[in-house]
Amino acid sequence: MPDILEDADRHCAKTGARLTPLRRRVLELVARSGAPVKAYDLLSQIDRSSTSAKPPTVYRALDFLIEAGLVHRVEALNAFVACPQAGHGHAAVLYVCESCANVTEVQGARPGQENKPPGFTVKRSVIEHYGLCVDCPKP
Amino acid sequence: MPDILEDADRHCAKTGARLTPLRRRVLELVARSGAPVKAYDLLSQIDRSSTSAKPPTVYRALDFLIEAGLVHRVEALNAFVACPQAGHGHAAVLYVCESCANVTEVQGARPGQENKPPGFTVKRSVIEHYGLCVDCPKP
DNA sequence: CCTTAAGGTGTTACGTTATTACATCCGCTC
DNA sequence: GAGCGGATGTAATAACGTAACACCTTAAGG
Ligand SMILES: [Zn+2]
Ligand SMILES: [Zn+2]
Ligand SMILES: [Zn+2]
Ligand SMILES: [Zn+2]
Repeated sequence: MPDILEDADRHCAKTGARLTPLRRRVLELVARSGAPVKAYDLLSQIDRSSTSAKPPTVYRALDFLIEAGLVHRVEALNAFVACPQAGHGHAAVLYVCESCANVTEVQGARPGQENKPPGFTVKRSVIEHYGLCVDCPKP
Repeated sequence: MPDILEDADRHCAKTGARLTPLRRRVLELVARSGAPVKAYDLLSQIDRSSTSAKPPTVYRALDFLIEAGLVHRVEALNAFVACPQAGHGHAAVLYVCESCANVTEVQGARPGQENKPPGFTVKRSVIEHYGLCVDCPKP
C-alpha cells in the first residue's frame, strides 16, 4: 500500500492539511496492517521506532487523519482503518469480516435516508456490516 | 414508557428468555431515560436501589437485553437505548441528535447492501446517523 | 535581530469503559 | 439431598480515551 501514502501526500498538499512525519508514520502503520488497528497497538509500534510514545500522541495523530479523510474509525471495534481513497465524499460503508478481520470499504452508497425522521439533518453516518467475507468458511 | 416493560415481558414469555428482576430493572432504567444511557450511569442508579453493583452486573444484564432484542447499543457513543419494539427483525437504524441526544429508531431499512462485496455474508449491521433533530436549532 | 502567536509534540496524570476469574446462590432434576 | 446449570456477587485488572501543561518549532511583524 505505498499508494495510500502518496495519495495522502497529494491530498494534503491540495487541501493544505499538514501531514507531519509523525502523522505520516501513524498513517503508514494503519495502512500497512490489512486489518483494523487498535490505538494502543499503534502506540507500541511507534515506541519501537522513536523513544516512548504516550496515548495523546497517537490519538492526536488519528484525530487529524480522520479529520483529513485518510483514516476511518471502526466504531464497533474501537479500531482504525486507512481509507483506500483519500478524501472521497465520505459516506463510507465498511464490511468487516469477523473471521479474518479484513475490511472492505464501499463508497457512495447513501444509506437509509428514505425512512429518515422528518426534519432530521444528518451530519455524520456510521455504517458497519459485520459477517463473513467470501474467503472465510461459513460455520 | 410502561409499554416497553410489558412488551418485554410478553416477548420473553414467548421466546423463553429469562427476564429476571435485575435485568428488568436495568431495562426499566434504560427505557426511562429518553436518551442513550451509559453503563456506569446505570451502575450508579442500581447502586441506589440495591446494595452495591459492580460493572459485570450491568454489563451482563445489558448483554442479555441486547441479545434478547430489547436494547440496542449505540456504538459511537458507548451507550444504550431501549428498543421501542421488542424483537422486531432488527435491522435497526438509529438517528441520534447531537444537540438534545434524542434517538429515533427506524426499522426495516436495509441500506448499502447493493454495493456489498461479492460473497460477503452480513450477520450484524451497525447503522447510526448523527445530526440535528427537527426540534433543535441549526447552528 | 527580537517578539509574538499558532500549531505541533512530549509528558504526567487521570477518567472512562469493559472484561477476566472466581465465589456464591438459587431453582431444578434425579 | 446430591448434582447441575444459569444467574449474580466480588475483586482485580485490562483496554480505551482525555485534560492539562510544558516545550519547541515556524512564520509574521516590528
Ligand atoms: Zn474512505
Ligand atoms: Zn474473512
Ligand atoms: Zn430495535
Ligand atoms: Zn435534538
